[in-house]
Amino acid sequence: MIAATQSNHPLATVSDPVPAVSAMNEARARIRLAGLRITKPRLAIIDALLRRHGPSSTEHIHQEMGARRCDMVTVYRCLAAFEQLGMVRRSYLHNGTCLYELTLGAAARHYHIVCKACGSPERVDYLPVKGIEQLLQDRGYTEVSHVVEFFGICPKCQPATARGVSVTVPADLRA
Amino acid sequence: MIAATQSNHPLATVSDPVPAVSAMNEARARIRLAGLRITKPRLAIIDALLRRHGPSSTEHIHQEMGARRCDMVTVYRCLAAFEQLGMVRRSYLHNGTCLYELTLGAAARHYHIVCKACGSPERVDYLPVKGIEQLLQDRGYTEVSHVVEFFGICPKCQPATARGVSVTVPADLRA
DNA sequence: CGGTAAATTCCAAGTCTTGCATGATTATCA
DNA sequence: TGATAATCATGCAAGACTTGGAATTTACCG
Ligand SMILES: [Mn+2]
Ligand SMILES: [Mn+2]
Ligand SMILES: [Zn+2]
Ligand SMILES: [Zn+2]
Repeated sequence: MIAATQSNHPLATVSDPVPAVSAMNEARARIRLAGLRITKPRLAIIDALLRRHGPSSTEHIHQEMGARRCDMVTVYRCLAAFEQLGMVRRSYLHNGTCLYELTLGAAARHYHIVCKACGSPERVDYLPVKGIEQLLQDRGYTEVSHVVEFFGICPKCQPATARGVSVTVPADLRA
Repeated sequence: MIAATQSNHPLATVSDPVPAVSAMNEARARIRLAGLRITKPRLAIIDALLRRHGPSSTEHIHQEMGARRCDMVTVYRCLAAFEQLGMVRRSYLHNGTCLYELTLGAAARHYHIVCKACGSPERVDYLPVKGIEQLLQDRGYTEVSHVVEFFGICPKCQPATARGVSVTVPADLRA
């Protein structure tokens, strides 16, 4: 999609449970297992994702790479490769751009609601799509996957005049 | 998103139940009701969507407009306006580009599975997301909406060697 | 039939994707 | 282990898709 542009969304990110160094080892193992190569950009990208703790834009990942920064094209291609390996999942912003999130460890599958105003993602635990993919395979489809995404205006972004009392966001939900 | 490019997906489209002329009247009514203006490009775009009977790319819509063709930018903006009015809904291809589909009449909400290879969309009747939006509103979100999209390789696009017998696509499912 | 606000057009910038040549990583073998 | 070759990954450049702004045109209301 894609080119939903000119949108520098400030992305709020919250804490993440993954141990860190073991996550890195798992990532390396998965890459090797798929017959892919361990390269400096790939390690740097995974490292950046680990440090960012949550859905991140390519722009932010690129910045987080610091001195180990590589070409943007490489970021896109690595993320696409990681997605195929199931190491990364993406959320879609309302304008079509994407955020990328590591899915290492035994993290439960979950979805997100993304604010249409500020772009910040919040976790949504909701697993209703199971079984549908099997149904589609019965229809003759292969390599079936799916995307579920919620959009809305988050409490912080709502005009203060609209509702006197703003609902506080449950902080125990990590994006 | 997106700029997933260089992909001229041949889009299979199937039959559509909407009466045609009444759909056009409903469209005009909805536009006026929203305080928007009835313009030649908007009518031509709706007409094109009606003739195409299903999820269509901006490229195809533009071509279908024939002599009444307008600037591509106008196509994008009209579709965005229609989407906000709830007259149009979009499907996302796996590469991030979009298909646009009219939602007039009492058409039931449904989703699509889009082939990652040829981009053809097929209808998926599946309504599990009800209630979740309400839950998110309770969290403090407003203007809540969602996207559900399935991806896969359709039977036609699978390497003939893989499976000797190819499953025929149920033709009674309109995209 | 004007007057006013909105929509369209043209232009340009930003984002994402793809092709091709170059460079790096891994497997193989001495 | 150390060198070589095959293969994959990266960077650069070109192209496609989408969005924003300013000026012009159009629709709608008296
Ligand atoms: Mn998450
Ligand atoms: Mn449909
Ligand atoms: Zn927000
Ligand atoms: Zn296909």
